Order: sequence, then C-alpha cells, then structure tokens
Amino acid sequence: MSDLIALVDCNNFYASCERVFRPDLSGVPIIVLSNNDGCVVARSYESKALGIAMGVPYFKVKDIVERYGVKVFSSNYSLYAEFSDRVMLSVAKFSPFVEPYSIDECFVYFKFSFPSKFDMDVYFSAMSRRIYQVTGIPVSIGVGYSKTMAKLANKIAKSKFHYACSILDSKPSSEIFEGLDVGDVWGVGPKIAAKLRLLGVNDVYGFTKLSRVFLRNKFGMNMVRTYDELYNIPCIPPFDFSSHKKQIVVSRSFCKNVITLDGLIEAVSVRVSMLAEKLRYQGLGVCRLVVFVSPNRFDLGSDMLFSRSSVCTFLSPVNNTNELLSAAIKAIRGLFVEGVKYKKVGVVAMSLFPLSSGVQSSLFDSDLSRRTRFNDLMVSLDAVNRRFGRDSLYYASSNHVCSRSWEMSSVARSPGYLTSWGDIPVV
DNA sequence: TCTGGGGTCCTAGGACCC
DNA sequence: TCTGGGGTCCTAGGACCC
Repeated sequence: MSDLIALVDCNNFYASCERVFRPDLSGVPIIVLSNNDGCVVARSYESKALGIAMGVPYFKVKDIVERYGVKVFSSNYSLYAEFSDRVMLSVAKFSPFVEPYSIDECFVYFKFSFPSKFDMDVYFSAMSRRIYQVTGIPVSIGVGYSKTMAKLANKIAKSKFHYACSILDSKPSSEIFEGLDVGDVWGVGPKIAAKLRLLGVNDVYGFTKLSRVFLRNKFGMNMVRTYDELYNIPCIPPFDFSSHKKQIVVSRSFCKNVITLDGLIEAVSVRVSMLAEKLRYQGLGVCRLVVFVSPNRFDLGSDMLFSRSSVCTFLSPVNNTNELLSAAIKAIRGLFVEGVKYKKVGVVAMSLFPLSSGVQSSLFDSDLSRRTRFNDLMVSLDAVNRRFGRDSLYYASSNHVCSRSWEMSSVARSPGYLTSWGDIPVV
C-alpha cells in the first residue's frame, strides 16, 4: 500500500495569526487586506458569514465593515511567516516527511498504517488539536492516498467544522462525492469547471464517471492525473527538494500612480535589489531578466492599457546588484512613455542557474574580472544588511529623487509581535 | 477615490536540424 | 495535379495553485 498522505491546512490563516495575540478579538469578525490595503485576502468565519467574499476590493465592503464592526488588518507577512514556521515545526513532531506547500499548508507522509479507520480519525483529530494547542493556529487535516484526495478530504473537514476527515476508498463513493461541487477538486479551476458544467458534469461523482480518454482529449494529461488521484492512485509525486526555483518574481503596485521616469527608476531599483538578494540567498544566478511596467488598468481614459516588458540577457549567470541594476534601468528608460499613469513595476528572473556547481562562462564575456569584484562587494553588502537590518546599505538609485513616495501603504498593520524587540507583547 | 503578489505545468506553434 | 518523416528547442499563452 502506498503512503498515507495528510494535508494540514491552517483555517483562515492570516486572520487566525492576527487573533493569537488579540484574544479580545475572539468571536469578532476579522479581515486581512493585501498590499496597499487593496483587496480582502483572509477572512475569519464571522466575516465569511457576513458575506465578505475572498479577493474583493476593500472599498466594496467598507459599508459592511462599518456596519458590523469588522476588525481590519493590513497584511503583516513577517508575522505570518513566523507562525507558518511554528506550524510546520509542530507538524514535524508527527512525521519526518513534511512537504510545505504554501505558507499555510503542508503535505505530510505517513509510512505506517492504522488498525482501523476509526483509530486513524482519532489520531488525526488529536494531531489537529495538538497543533492548535502549541501554536494557537487552528488547522484542518484531510487524509487520503493521493494529494488530490487529501485536499478534497480537507475541504470536507472544513465544511463540516471537523478536525479531520479521511477518504481511503479506491472507488469513488457516491455517498461522499455526490453533490460535492466539481470546482472543489484541486486542479479543476473556474474555466474547466465551467466547461464541465456545460457537459452536464456538476459534482465530483459525475467527474469520476467520465472516461480517461475523453478527459485526455478534452482537457489534457493533467486532468487524467486528477481523475486517477480521485481513485486514490497517487500520480502527483512528492516535491523534489533538490531542484531549484525556475523563476523568481518581485513585483509591487504603487500606492499612487507614478508618472515620472525618475519614479520608475527608483521603484525598479528597489525591486531589483530585492531580487538580487533573493538570488544570492538561494545561490542562483540569472541569464534573463524581464522588466515590466503596468499602467493603472482601471484608468479607462489611459492611452496605454497593457503592460510592456523588456528582456535583458546576460552571457553568464549574474546575481550582483550592480549589473542587474544597470541592465534594468536601461530597460526602464526604453519602456517609459510620457503621460502614462503607472501602477506597477516588477522584475522576473528567468533562466536560473545554481552557482554552487560551477558556472560555464562565455568566451565572449568581457565582464568576468569586474564581476568577481562585484561579488565580493555583495558579500559585504549582505552581511551589513543582515546585521544592521534591511536597507542599512542600499544603492543610491533606490532612493535618490522621489524618496520612495510611491511606497506601499498599509494603515492597519499589527505589531511585529514575534520579529521586533519593541513589539513583544507585555503580559 | 479605492482593485495583491508569487509561483508551476502543459500545449501549440514556429524555427530550426537531418 | 503532386510537395517526407522525424526530431529538438524555444516561446507565448493558458490553465492551475496559494
């Protein structure tokens, strides 16, 4: 028999994190907003019950917020990252095979079997309660023999307010899957769900009655894998931790439109510095850097409605801020159009190469000796910023004219309870 | 007035090779 | 009139996930 797979998923993760140090907010509806306080990205049960949808722009629910006294938070990613680490660590007490999947969930593999399904359900319920006890974060656990089944079981557990739910059948049971929306299946998104509904397939049970050949022809191999996984046949392998990332994106919207070239240069410099730091941290170098600018897409009067991008190529993999900045600023000068109201600028590192294994340099690369000196400089730069805090040292282009007046705004961020000495709660 | 950020995989089609 | 067969690599776009 293959391994048992559990999906441990935090309930209303960001909202739950905010509540840990605010017991007075127990029972109070909470929402957490995205960057720039733009959209709702997390809701407590009470807020869901008020009809606040996931992803709606904040201004559209402001009246509900005021009417029902919803407590609003700007997102506090360092707090959530810390809680995420704590949850992952507490999960690891139950099995050494933990595969973090996102900030608020992980797959866990169990190599042993249980005497009965009853014993299993008791075990996973106890696990859920224990994680809550240790971290303050409530979690639901779904169990199956495939990842898709674990995800689905988790969804069922959440909908029934159970700690855990397991589905071990190798044949989809009508009892469980009838009436369960086909869009609830991991891998079936809005587009495919709509197509399936047109074909008269509305629930998961109906989906499992389709033929594999039909799914292959109509939706591709991914859907065949999803199908098999619903028969508890594992098709999606465990994550390969030896592989490196394929791309890294750093992109942010501005709190207000940017209309000057200087503003864009400053903003792209900040993003490039962040990207370069990530690359060095992960031991990667980049050969292709994409720089893109987006106008305000809700500004209907604008002449330019679409993003524009430009690709910078490097003959051998680079991760020093100097070279990346110089290329990106050149690209931005080419992309800038006078009169456009810009809302976002970002950089994407593609064609990534691990530097630890040695790099094949190009015969035509004249920058090699310069690059060695840059790399030494980066070691010092990173060391200073690690020791004295982010942005203790930065490139002048990141802050020379506009003083980052476009910087993101978040008016309701909670204190850094776990990451800042001054913010440690006093009991 | 106000609308997030960061990823992966698959497929089709074009350009190229013999 | 009629225009091979088999392959690789790259890219853009679309779908999905959180």
